[in-house]
Amino acid sequence: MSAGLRERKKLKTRAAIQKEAMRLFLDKGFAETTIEDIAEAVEISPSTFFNYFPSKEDVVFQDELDPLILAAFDAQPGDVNPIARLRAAMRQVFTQLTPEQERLMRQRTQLMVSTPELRGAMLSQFADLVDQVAGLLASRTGRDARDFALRNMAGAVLGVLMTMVVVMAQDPSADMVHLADSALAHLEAGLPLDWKA
Amino acid sequence: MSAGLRERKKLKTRAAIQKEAMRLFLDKGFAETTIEDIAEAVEISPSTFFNYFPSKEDVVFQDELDPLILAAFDAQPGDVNPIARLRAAMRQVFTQLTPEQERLMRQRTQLMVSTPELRGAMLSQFADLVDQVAGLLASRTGRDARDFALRNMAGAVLGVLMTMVVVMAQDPSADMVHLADSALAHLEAGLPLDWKA
DNA sequence: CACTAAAATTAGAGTTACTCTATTAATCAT
DNA sequence: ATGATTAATAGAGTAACTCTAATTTTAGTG
Repeated sequence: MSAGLRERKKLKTRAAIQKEAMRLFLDKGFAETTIEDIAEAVEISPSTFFNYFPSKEDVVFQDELDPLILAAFDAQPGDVNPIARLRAAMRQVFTQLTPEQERLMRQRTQLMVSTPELRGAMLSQFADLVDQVAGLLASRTGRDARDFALRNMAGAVLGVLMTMVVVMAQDPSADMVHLADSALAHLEAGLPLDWKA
Repeated sequence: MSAGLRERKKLKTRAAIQKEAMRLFLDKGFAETTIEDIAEAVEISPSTFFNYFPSKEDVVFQDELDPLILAAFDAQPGDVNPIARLRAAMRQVFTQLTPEQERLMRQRTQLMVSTPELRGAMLSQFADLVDQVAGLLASRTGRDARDFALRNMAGAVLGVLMTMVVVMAQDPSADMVHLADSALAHLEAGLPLDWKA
């Protein structure tokens, strides 16, 4: 038994909320969609919504990609340069996305970038990511996770990746794998201003 | 006549709101301070508060530093590396602050770092600053502001500055000016892992 | 199957940040 | 002084939460 009925129902409800909410956000806009709208669409009470997500923003942000990338990063072999390692990890994860996952990801980034309230939340999440990336870098290099150089490097990496997300949101036809790869390569090369993407 | 009575009164009211609000935020906490509390302390109506600041967060964030940094950035001489130039601009502005300005900035930093709601807003502010810097740089070098290398570099700068804030959150006694300078210096040096801040 | 413990759902009331509109009061130019 | 701007305010409304207390649904046990 893959976890009781309760757990399965909860997962289904959670997924339904996320799906209907995204549909409404993209359709009517984030601010114009109320919790009541979402609750009605999912056929739950507004109270229940807050049992699953602490805030409206969290519906957009909770995704499963970050853990995947972090895991892939950790699984890379050898003493490779951290940036190169991250590059490999991202390539691995992105090329394995289902069309459905990729579509959802594009929708999310588009929403985040075009909605001020979400932009703030995205940047907040950034703090956590820096921690996680720095933590992984630390365990690999045998350093303290609070090491200044490590954290700073993690920050720069996430900075260029976030910028890439913004670029992607403005040009949905762009190849994300290639963009991410280019961004990290450029960073690795020391950010020269004369650079051919 | 340095602008009529009206203007002077407005400036005074604005300053009073900011002062009383900061006092209350530091005293009781950001979330625990209501608009009504602030209005009462300044002896204005809650409606008036929103005539001066569009949101509670803006009271903390509206400062005059960004224009100064941009101007200093623009005034830097020669063909210096953009990161070095930004670094110089920030250092120049920060070291020329009046004691009053510096105290306020420290209070702000402390608040931002200890208040989750404000962190997101602060990072947004950084993003805007870097965006502006990238734009300025673009017009200087005759490049498109959407130039890949330019944007990527702006992203890296944003990333290390935001990381600095995270570091500060864990060590509130740290010197923010020095941390920002170190972060940019490290980035400029190509993010070597063996680096002594 | 019946019964109970645990957990999920819900209703409802309350708080607060904000918005909008309309009214009153203060300042300015003449 | 007076009429025109502009600022301050009251008041009503919305929506995102929060908290509490009930009610329903599922799980486990005899």
